[in-house]
Amino acid sequence: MSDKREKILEAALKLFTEKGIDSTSTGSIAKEAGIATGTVFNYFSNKEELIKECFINVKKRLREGLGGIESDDFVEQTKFYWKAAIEWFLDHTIETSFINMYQHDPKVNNGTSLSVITEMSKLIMAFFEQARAEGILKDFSVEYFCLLANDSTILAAQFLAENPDVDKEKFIESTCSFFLDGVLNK
Amino acid sequence: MSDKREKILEAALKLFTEKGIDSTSTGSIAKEAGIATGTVFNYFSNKEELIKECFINVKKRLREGLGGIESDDFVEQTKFYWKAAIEWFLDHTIETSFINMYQHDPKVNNGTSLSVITEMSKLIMAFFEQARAEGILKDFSVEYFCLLANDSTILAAQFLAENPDVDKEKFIESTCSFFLDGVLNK
DNA sequence: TAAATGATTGACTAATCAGTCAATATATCC
DNA sequence: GGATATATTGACTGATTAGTCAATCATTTA
Repeated sequence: MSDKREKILEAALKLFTEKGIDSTSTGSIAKEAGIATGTVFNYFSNKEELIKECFINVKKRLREGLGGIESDDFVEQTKFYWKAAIEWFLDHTIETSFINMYQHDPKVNNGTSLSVITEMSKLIMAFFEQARAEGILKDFSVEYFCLLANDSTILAAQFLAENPDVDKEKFIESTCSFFLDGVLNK
Repeated sequence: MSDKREKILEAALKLFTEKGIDSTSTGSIAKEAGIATGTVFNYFSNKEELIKECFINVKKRLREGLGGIESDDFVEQTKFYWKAAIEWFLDHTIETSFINMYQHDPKVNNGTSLSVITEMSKLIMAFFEQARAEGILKDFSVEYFCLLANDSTILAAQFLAENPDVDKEKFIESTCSFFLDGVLNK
């Protein structure tokens, strides 16, 4: 019954990344989802909310895709996260493209999106925080390290997607090493 | 006479970053520039071309802001570029925001933007290429290093803008060190 | 000064948009 | 099976859009 909500979100995600958020009409979303225009507004009170819910939905799936903590060792765990993130981005190019778009949209109310972003970031941030407390990490803003890790993995995934001849496993390992060499103490 | 073209580009840049590219009407751009709607189409054949020219204009200014080569030493020159880039991003938040928006817009024809991007990238890329040939850099994709440098400096500038209490000079130096520690051989 | 060329204007058009709502279809309950 | 409740529909509205064009204004030339 209410898989219509999912259908709408799926259709919206697809069209948003194809045509841009503003240029995607609610009518075209309804058509793509195989329902009537009005039905969209039964599930979402307006277009803005639909966009926001779409983002929240994608972020939730990303968090699930990253998995939990698998190792006590900071370096090992970072390598694990690094690989999981890049592979999720590669396997979910539409979602990744939408995340990029949404986060760079000036109309986005940061207050609404932060609650979801930080829910994920909190885990990663605590992970980095602990490493710094143990003296493993350079004495620097943990928040910046998180942002850098996030940006670098998305960049690496984009690079891999555009250069399919590159050895994926080696590339992931190398980019992770660059990051670790940069942030590890000594 | 033809400073009208500049006025239009300036008005467009401002409104694009405030409201988003698609949500900015050509009428509002004309109003902001203090001219009539029709005049916009005397200088640009359509909205798409106006957007493209806006991006080309901003990219040109960024390249000019970075300056030339000041030192033979790779580390010194990287530090110089790093600082110049971050300071340009900080001093040109609107331009930076627009670059981010434009580059993540799915409707953008990458073929058109690449000619401008690579014109700048060529210089930087040759700079990295030489360093790798000299054995200073890790043996890895120079293109990735360029992209990483670009992303990292934008990220650092965004972080500085959002955290005004941070010591700017120290922060710039540190982030550059993270990058150098990551990419330098040994 | 008068004619010619070019720049500027803004009302206008045809198309598209988000969101509404009365009518219709489907599901639930007794 | 009949009655009530809920979900879905799509034609419709008022607002907005990119782009046009005949008329006006400014500048240059002869």
